[in-house]
Amino acid sequence: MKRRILQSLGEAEWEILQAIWQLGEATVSQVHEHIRSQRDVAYTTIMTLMKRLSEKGYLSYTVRGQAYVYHANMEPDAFKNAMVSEVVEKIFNGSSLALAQTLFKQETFSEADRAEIESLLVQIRKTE
Amino acid sequence: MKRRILQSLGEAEWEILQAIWQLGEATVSQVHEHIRSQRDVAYTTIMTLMKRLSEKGYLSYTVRGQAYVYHANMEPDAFKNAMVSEVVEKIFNGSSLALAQTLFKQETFSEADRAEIESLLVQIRKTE
DNA sequence: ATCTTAGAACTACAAATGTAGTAATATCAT
DNA sequence: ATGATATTACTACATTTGTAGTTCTAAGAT
Repeated sequence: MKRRILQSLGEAEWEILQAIWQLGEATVSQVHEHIRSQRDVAYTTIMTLMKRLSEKGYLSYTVRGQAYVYHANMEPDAFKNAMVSEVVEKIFNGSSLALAQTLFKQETFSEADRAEIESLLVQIRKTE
Repeated sequence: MKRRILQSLGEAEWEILQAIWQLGEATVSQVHEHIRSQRDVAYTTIMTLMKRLSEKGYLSYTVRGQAYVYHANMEPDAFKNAMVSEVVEKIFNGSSLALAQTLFKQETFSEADRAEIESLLVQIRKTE
């Protein structure tokens, strides 16, 4: 059973990855502070999770003084692309059209959003 | 830590749910056969997973003769909607436009797909 | 030089998930 | 009725994830 991104990161791990993207780079302390503004969690919990994330290859760190400064190995966009691809594969049987249909039928879009999407479609047509 | 659909189902559990949607309704045997055409897995493994899925409320069963006939409690579409909503929330910070943008920049669409999406956009405009 | 302290390392444990063996039970054939 | 067969029930165990306590170590303070 090959695991992929969608399931290789738990909720709490994902929370940390997002925090680091927001902070640019961060120590355990900083991530702890950041997340504690949302919910209560122990310092060592964050430390364990960050260690695991670096073992899994999602984070790297450089030593600064006594502390480790962590940074993400993947840009948010690359990550989101991978996520979307996986959702298309896993949930929509490889059909990106099916995802688009579900998205448009369900989610609400403002007039501005709609215009934005149309212009994207036009661009796509041009590049093809 | 509240778990949602995206993570409340493991890969193997999801595999079974899909099998049951495809088969309409199915016994453990049938699901086992179906999945074994893809990969090797023990009968009892499938049974355990199906039992767990019914405990979690994703499946129900009716007794037919000696065997249980399982059926899904949720339609595929409802499930996909929930998934997409979660991806929008969790990955794209609630912005369905952001997901649409990622989708269009990354995935390839045929001319027919593009036309399909445009007609959807037109429909959306009308209903708003 | 010693004390304090910040931070990492190590250890622990419960729940969820993937996997599957063994025991119990019920049905069917003879 | 009895044995074979099908199917569920029960049990087990490794891995992953979320959570956090305890120990070790090194840097800074006095």
